[in-house]
Amino acid sequence: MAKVGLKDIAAQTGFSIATVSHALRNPDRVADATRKKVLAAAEAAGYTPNNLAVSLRTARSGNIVVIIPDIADSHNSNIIKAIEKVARERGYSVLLGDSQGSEKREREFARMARTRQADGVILMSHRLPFDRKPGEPVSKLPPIVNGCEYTGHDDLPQIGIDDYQAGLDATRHLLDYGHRQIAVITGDIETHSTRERLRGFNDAMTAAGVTVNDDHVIQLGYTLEDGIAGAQQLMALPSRPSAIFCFSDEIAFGAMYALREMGIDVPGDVSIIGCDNIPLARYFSPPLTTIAQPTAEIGAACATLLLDIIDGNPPTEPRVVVPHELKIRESTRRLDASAANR
Amino acid sequence: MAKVGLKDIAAQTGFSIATVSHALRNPDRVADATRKKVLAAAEAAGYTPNNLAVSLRTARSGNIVVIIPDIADSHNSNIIKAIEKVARERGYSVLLGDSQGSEKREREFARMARTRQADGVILMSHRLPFDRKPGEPVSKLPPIVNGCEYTGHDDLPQIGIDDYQAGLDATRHLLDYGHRQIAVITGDIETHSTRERLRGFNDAMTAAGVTVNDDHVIQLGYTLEDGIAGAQQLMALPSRPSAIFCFSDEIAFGAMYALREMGIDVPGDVSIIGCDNIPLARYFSPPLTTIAQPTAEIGAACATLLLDIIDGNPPTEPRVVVPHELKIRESTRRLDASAANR
DNA sequence: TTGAAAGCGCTAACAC
DNA sequence: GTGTTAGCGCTTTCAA
Repeated sequence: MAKVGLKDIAAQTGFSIATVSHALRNPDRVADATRKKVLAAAEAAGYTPNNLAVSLRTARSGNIVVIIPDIADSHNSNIIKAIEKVARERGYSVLLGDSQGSEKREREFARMARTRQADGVILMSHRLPFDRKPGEPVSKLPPIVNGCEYTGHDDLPQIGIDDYQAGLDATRHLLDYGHRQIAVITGDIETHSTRERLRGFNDAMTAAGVTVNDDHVIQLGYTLEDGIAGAQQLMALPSRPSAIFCFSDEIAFGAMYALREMGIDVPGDVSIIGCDNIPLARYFSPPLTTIAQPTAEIGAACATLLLDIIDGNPPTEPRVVVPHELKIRESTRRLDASAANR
Repeated sequence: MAKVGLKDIAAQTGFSIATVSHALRNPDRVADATRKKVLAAAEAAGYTPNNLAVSLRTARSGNIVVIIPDIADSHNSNIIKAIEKVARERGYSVLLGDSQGSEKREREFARMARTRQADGVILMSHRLPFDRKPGEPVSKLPPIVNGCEYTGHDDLPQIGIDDYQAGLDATRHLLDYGHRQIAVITGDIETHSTRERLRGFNDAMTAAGVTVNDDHVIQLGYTLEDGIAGAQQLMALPSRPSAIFCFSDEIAFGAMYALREMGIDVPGDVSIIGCDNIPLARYFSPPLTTIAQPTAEIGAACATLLLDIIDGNPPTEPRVVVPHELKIRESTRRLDASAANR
């Protein structure tokens, strides 16, 4: 790996560094013969530009960071995949920042945007990873797009489903099926999406004239383990729910596992609905009824928006709402008229 | 984001750029009072170094690329998580390269090491992502470590389980349980790991005096969909297997799904064993018997090795074998003496 | 059409 | 202990 630079191939061809640079970047600005000679020499010498130098000079790194709470969650990794695709098409690389929910790490990653290692950040978390002075305009911030979550900054571009409506839809499905004792296992209650879904849940229940049992609202995290814990807690209650709305598919998987371990049948005894529609949801046993989030669309929109901002084309409308969809599968069951306690 | 540089804070404090730089990096080389003044000014001005410039100057980017065939596979994402952790501890960031199996993209990502955007690469694929001249020593190559797979270059540092032994162990478990009609659904047969596991399978069968039915060796990919296709193919056979060794847990999940759809019970009618032990394996229904790979250890070893190489400490022994472990759960069943056709 | 020269922001000899 | 200086490898006016 003898590092060959512009200088070397300039020496070899007898042209100046400037001309070589032009031949490589602005082919039209040099004579045909020159370009050919330069290209041939560069090829032969195995020249690759030092992108660091290019970036320093052009003040563009060609990287974007995506800050994500957990890359091992397949909902997230599918979004990343979509981001990666769009970024690549537009000549950018993605720097992965798995924050594991730590604000400290989120901030560390966000710093890359300030230190010019990245041109912008896609934030899949609910808090801004740097301080924003009151009244500071978005344009002063590093290019940033907020995916799936909401930071409380209305002027930041934000992409996601309508979580309130999703909460409403999931709950209505359960209500439709005759359930009245409905529990929820929420995700991190600090997040806007969780709160919105919960609000949707409550509103749907109220609208149906059903009072929510306080014990039936379990606030934990988004993981499978949380689902296990939540389900155990719920089943230990004197008034067991007949249906559980889980705020992620992972939670739902955990709940179904726990229920199975306890000898409780899904959906025979308890119906389960998830949220996300991760790829495995339809292949689980039983196949999981869930609210589908269009991950490909979300990822693509995040990347497109961010790259547009970087290119100096901020969106006119900061908020992009992508459609969710109720996928009815086999983990929810219509209650018999006899069993329904209306 | 007025970009404040060393220059600015030098102007503010009245010191030279060099002194400011020293105060920030080599605190010992400047007077106490100076350092304090500089630090305060830097803090106040919100100074962040331009890492591009630092990298250009120091010829170290602080990034490593990890080239991975599919980030949405949780086996892989768990490895990434571990890599990320170690990298971060040692002051590196990880650039994610999801190649989706495309050699072209693998090469594009590997180029980052040449263009100095990254200091090294962790390769989770089975082919070298750049050309290596015959006889070219490893030291001439960009720092690279090969995880889980094998490129055919013996001198490249390589981390992974003993795939042959894993194939042997999985098959023996099935044999132990009285199965004789054992099928396999392999991963990508181009990969060394797949071939080794298959070799282990064949050897175990031969050693047990069982001849492998050619129709029982299905060569597909590592995905869940491949598992579905494989199981369908197998069950359409006149001589159905009583057990299937799937080369990934995803394949196993697919196979179990397909079997369930066909009304075939696992493990009642057919036993299934997977490979990887992804987090969901134990929570699936039925919980999946599988060969566990220590992803945390693999990821950590990959990162540690690579970073050591970058730091100029190449390993003495290129190959690191991490232990795998058979996890017996409920997807495999001991055949009754009556049912066993020995 | 080509080249000289001025930096991008920073580090690291080396001199003061 | 602090400042001067010379670049890292490249792009980009501007002049020839």
